[in-house]
Amino acid sequence: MHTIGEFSRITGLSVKALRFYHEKGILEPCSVDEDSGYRYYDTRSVERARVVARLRSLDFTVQEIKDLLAQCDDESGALEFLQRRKNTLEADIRRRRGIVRELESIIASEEEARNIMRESKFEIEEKSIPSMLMAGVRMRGRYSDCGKGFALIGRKLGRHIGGHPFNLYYDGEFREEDADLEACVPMKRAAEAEGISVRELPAIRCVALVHRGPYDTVGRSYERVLAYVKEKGYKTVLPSREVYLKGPGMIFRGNPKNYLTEIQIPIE
Amino acid sequence: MHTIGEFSRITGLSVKALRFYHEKGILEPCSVDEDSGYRYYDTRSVERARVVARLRSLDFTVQEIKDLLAQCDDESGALEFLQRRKNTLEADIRRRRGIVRELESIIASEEEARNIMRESKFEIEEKSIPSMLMAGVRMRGRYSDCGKGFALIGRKLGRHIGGHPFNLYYDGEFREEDADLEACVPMKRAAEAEGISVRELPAIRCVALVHRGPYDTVGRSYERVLAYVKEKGYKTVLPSREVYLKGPGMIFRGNPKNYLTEIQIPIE
DNA sequence: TCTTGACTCTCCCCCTACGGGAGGCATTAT
DNA sequence: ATAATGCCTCCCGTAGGGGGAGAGTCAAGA
Repeated sequence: MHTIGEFSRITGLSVKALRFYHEKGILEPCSVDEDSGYRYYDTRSVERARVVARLRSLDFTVQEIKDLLAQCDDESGALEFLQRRKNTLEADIRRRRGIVRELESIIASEEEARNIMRESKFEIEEKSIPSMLMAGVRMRGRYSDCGKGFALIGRKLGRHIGGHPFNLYYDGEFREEDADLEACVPMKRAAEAEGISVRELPAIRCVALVHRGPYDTVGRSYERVLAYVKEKGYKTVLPSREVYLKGPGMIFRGNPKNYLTEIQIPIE
Repeated sequence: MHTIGEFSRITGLSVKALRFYHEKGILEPCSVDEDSGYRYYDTRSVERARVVARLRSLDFTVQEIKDLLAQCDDESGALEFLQRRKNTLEADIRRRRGIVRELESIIASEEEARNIMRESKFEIEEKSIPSMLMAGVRMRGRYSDCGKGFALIGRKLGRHIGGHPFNLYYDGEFREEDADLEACVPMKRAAEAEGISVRELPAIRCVALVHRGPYDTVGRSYERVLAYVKEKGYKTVLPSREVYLKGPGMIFRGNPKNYLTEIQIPIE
């Protein structure tokens, strides 16, 4: 016969936990003094306490332990309980892994934006863009409508996205109202979805400039790029591209002053 | 200005949750009617609500969200919060994966025991045991002392165990008191630890019998095996082996009537 | 026998992130 | 005027105990 304190030291379970297990009926003392209310534990209870502690360490709930102990007295009978516990744990792990992946992608994109900020000189440059696999939703309307296209791609092909979203502009000049544009996203793998064109976008040579600030000031950067193109005497090719290196984040809308948009005007 | 119900429908957060977030100070209505206590939400609050919902879906606690919103207004500032969250999630996943692995090993060993029960005919057979890598603790004493040896191996090399524990008996005859025995466990990989001998155990040809029941009745099965050996005129070789196919489980002690022990008497 | 110190008892509040419900006003539609 | 919603606050519940208050108990020393 041990008092609760002794039994606690023997089993490694806290006194509070022992009282709690008594209340829940999964680990009863062998006798309780009627006058004092003192709990007394038998040495034989140590075995059961070990089992309870073990099951708790395997993350069984107290209710599960109760059910399990009521029905089983060896592992063979508890097999399906163990299996169920394993399944719920695995579901839990999958959920958390999904969150971790989201966090990783947020962190990675943020760090990439920092790199761009540090490395980009925000000056006009000529460069080559390799061909890439992309998914696009072509539409007519105003610039702000492209969000719907990105949303559609995200919903249908979100798993395969592999890069910054961008727009293709098929109009020769800027149109506020009835622009012919395509909301696009680079893809890691080919996939199909209704209303979305998945295809290889050809490589180009282009004049590019990273614009920093809100979208409605992007016109100024276009002027600079077009002036450069004219000065150099290049001939431009459609469609032109606008890559959203950093826009509203996945959590915060962020400060538009820090948005980064790369204008790419293809040349022959 | 929206009432709480409208705002709930807009944001997808429950009315209860909105009141809770108000109380916790992470999402305050833009005005509260002094008389009626009605909360009124601005359209601008939708953005903040979206952020809160997003952070909750990433499993941030309300307190973390509060700290995060107090310090950051874009993802760049929140990077270390995200990183911390990711780290705790990963620790969580590791813990659960450890539990899943434990459960898997319990389930696997239990299913294996079932297979043995189903397939073994509990008759004497002659068979070959291939060589195996093992860890052993040699000792003198009584049979029941071998538990200490298994415990030591489990503590030091638990990760590398790959099979049923067994004993090697170096005495020609049965000794209750001062037996020369070695508590052994098959190993998946070589490893070292003080007081443990890790080595390759040679292959043998042996006469074997699976004994079912508590250890203290194992003598009867020995009699049968030795009678068989004598009848066949085999010459035995030391050490003999006793493999604990099923003993006290990792959770329950189990019913000794179902314990399975294989006696292996090596022959020349 | 008395005291003292170490234990133990029950009871209550605390934690998360809300959900459920009771009882009581406010607003709006008929 | 009345009924139907909608909203308010307040209270209780969750899982597994931790922390502590106030009171009773046990064993040993003086």
